[in-house]
Amino acid sequence: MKTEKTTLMDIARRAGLSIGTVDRVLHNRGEVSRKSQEKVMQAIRDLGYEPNMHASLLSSGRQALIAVLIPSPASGPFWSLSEEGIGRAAQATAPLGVTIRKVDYDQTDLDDFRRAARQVLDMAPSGVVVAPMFRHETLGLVEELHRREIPFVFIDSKVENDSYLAYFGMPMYESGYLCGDLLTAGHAVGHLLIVRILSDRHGQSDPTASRREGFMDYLAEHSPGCRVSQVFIDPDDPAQTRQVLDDFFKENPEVRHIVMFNSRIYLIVPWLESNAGTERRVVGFDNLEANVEALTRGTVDILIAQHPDEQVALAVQALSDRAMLDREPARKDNFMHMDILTRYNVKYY
Amino acid sequence: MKTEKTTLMDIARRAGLSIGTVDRVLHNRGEVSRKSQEKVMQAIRDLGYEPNMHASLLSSGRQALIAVLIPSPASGPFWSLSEEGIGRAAQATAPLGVTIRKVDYDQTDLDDFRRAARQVLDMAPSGVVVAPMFRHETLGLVEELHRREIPFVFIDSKVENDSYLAYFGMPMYESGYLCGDLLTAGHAVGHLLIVRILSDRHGQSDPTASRREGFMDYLAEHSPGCRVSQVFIDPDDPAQTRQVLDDFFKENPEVRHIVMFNSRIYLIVPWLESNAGTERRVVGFDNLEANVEALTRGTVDILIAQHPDEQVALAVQALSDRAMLDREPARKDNFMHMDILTRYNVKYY
DNA sequence: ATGAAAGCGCTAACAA
DNA sequence: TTGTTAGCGCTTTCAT
Repeated sequence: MKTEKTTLMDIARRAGLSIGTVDRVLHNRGEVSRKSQEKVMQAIRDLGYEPNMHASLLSSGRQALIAVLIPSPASGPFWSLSEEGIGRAAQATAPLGVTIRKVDYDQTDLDDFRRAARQVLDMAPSGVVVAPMFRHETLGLVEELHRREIPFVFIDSKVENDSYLAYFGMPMYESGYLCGDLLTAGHAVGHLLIVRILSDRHGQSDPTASRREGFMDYLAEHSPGCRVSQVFIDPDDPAQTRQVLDDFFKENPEVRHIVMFNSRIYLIVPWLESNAGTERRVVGFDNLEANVEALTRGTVDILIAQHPDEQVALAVQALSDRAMLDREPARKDNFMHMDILTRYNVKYY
Repeated sequence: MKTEKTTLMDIARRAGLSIGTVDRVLHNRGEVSRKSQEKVMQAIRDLGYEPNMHASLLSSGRQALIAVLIPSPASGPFWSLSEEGIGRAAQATAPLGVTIRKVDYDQTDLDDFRRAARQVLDMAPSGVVVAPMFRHETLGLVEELHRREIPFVFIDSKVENDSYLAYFGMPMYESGYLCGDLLTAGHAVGHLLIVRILSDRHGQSDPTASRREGFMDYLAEHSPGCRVSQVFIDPDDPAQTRQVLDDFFKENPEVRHIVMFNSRIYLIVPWLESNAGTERRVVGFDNLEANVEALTRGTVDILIAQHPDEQVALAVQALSDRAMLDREPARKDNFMHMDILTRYNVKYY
């Protein structure tokens, strides 16, 4: 239909005004009479104007700085998976004029999070990606961001605050429900074991709580008589882990189904492998390298994973679109799909 | 480090030349003396020049036309899934100055493919996405594209020609192997049924052949004694389908495991639902709407899927990057991951 | 072989 | 309230 792109000039001519005025109404920064406003709007409608982003960006020299606030890879292997996503996002948005700066914190250290949050605020970014670990402090941060009109995006999980631009993460309750189905393979199970880590018991916020809930609900509905045992292991003490599992299975040798709701199923892999010979079904979460290795060897049967790298990438993209092109994300809450990994499809993940 | 972006002007000054010359060496289009060439290269290295894509694109007015050659949604529901991907890709690349034109063909009609291929060539695109159905004709097309130096990307499957820019698709053999594991759930199975469609038998090229091979190999390794039956149904004749299945299950009431290797598992869903009451395990491929509905109702247990929309989107992106930014794709062969869908995770797919 | 200069479409500062 | 104009960094044509 339209052969040549219509420009500001075309609109100005048709409206009988200058491009200055046209620009003013396009960015509605006032100083325009009601009448001119109308005329311009009409012309725009008539000609089907589409702004040229290259001209706009070149002229304005707009730049954006996006801060990514996530736990450091050192404080747990899960977050190292996001590194790649940050890299990809950086590459994709850099030519547009977007700089990405990662600020990480020790996910077990509240003070360190405070420091990181302050650092983020100090750099006055045009957008922030947050992976919340500490509920209260995160709330404080995002309220401040809201006050400063800096848009922010949650990944992985979110806190109770509605001013976020978008959220990308796994639906936790549902992932637990799915996990129930995969662990039992749809059959009734008499007795199963949930392995948890010690800090869960020490009152720290437990991000997997609603996942566990989904799991229990699945059991209640599909395997009502099932007995559920729990043991607590210390992630920093392999000997304790071994002992706890030894004790449990001496008492309950009939248990064949084992599950963990955090990303650390690899912690029990040494025990499983030195006590092989029993047919077991083991399900865990997240594609950490150690988990994937256990999956490949057949020690773990299924991993339920998401793409942490995709999450950051999408989050950054959303902020970049907002900052550079004034585009709002299509959806606020983006539940990423849950991927089921077995030894046979993990290779291409 | 670098505070202000360095521009052509900076380079020109440092090299003691004009920006005209600098531009000439940047795009190595000759007409530059050896000596100037060196000086410019040196200056570029010294200053760490990064071209400004906005200025470049604005000035050159570069446009790209990308043709997407895929089977029409009408000739089978699978391809309607890609529509959305085309839409997304269009939206993402349009602001860059990229136009996407879909050219579809009846996947059962060789002449129609020929027509479509000619149409694509006639529009002299800057890049082509091809989903090959007819091996020989596709080869002809891509050889011509190669001759005309038009880059092309394969999706879904590829033909024997090495000049493609990239490929995005599912690893077929592996998907069959995975399917074996999911159907048997790791247990030995005595007798199972493969449902195929009639045209498979009529010598048409069968894109699922290597998937079937992967499946059979899984069985050979993990369930060696298993008896495998096949029936052939006519996709256009529900009565025939019903009859064939009735006959088979009258003869073999003990069969509990059913699989189809193409995307049409929905064809046998009516029969399954009117013959419910038996505990069965049913596995199929691809997230067609009808398949997903059957999955949700529990008639089908598992679907192995890919994201056809993602495939086109990535393919278009690769061509757009190439045409507009002279960027080569990171990898030539991109095997997409195989997604395992159950009723519990399909909702977020 | 090299330089000069006119845009590309838009933004923003300044004049009127 | 409106119009004019000088760039933004690069491409491309035309002189030299």
